[in-house]
Amino acid sequence: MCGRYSLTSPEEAMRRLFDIQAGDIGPPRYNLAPSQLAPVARRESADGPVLARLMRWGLVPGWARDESIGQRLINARSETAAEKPSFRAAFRQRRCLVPADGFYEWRNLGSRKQPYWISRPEGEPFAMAGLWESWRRDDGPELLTFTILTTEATEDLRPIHHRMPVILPPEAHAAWLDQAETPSAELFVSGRAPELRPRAVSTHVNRPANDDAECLRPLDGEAPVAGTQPRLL
DNA sequence: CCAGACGTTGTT
DNA sequence: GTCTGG
DNA sequence: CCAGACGTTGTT
DNA sequence: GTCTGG
Repeated sequence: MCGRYSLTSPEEAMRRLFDIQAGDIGPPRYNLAPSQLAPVARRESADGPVLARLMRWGLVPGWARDESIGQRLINARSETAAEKPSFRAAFRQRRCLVPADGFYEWRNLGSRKQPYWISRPEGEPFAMAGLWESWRRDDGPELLTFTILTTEATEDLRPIHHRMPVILPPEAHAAWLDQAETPSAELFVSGRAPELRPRAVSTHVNRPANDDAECLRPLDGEAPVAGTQPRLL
């Protein structure tokens, strides 16, 4: 699945990859956790520009009576999201790209859990497939939320975990964002994802308050990955 | 008809 | 064990 | 996803 | 909102 990720790439690289024309990307993040604000990229109209917007991780469906359901809707199974009451409206009308440059998975070793940071070999950013929603109670403020689609893990990652986020190669971004077309199930096949490499990291990442570069540091003394350096201020 | 759920993950 | 908060 | 709380009373 | 269960 995907319950924690990183987003530390230079802002310019992200704007280029996602064709983001405007909007807030926020600061670099090493340890993005559910319930927090994160940037997502989406079109507001069919032929409009791609805009970035900070939204809360954990989707709150339009019909929800209160926002607490979002705590549990941080992922949506790509195999069933088109039909599920919680996701189908967003699946039809509100698809988005969730920028990341790595995600975390915990390998269950019985007596302990070993976290891994999974990223591109050179640390390039990539797009996770997401859905977003706008929710409000009565005359309350608008709450924007999103969820990340999951799929079966690739063979490479299977030893760590059997699910992973749907990662869209650049040539699939437009198809996913085009709400006029029904997205093809082909998009969700993890085999289409760009090459990913898991690196064991310390349990420093376990604590959401630890939002720093230590989260990404390989345990085995491997050299830091190029391209993942924090953005210059 | 109304009431109540609506989800994922992992583990058993 | 289970829920909430991050 | 993991971490951390999980309760009441009365008093300040 | 929409579907399922009673």
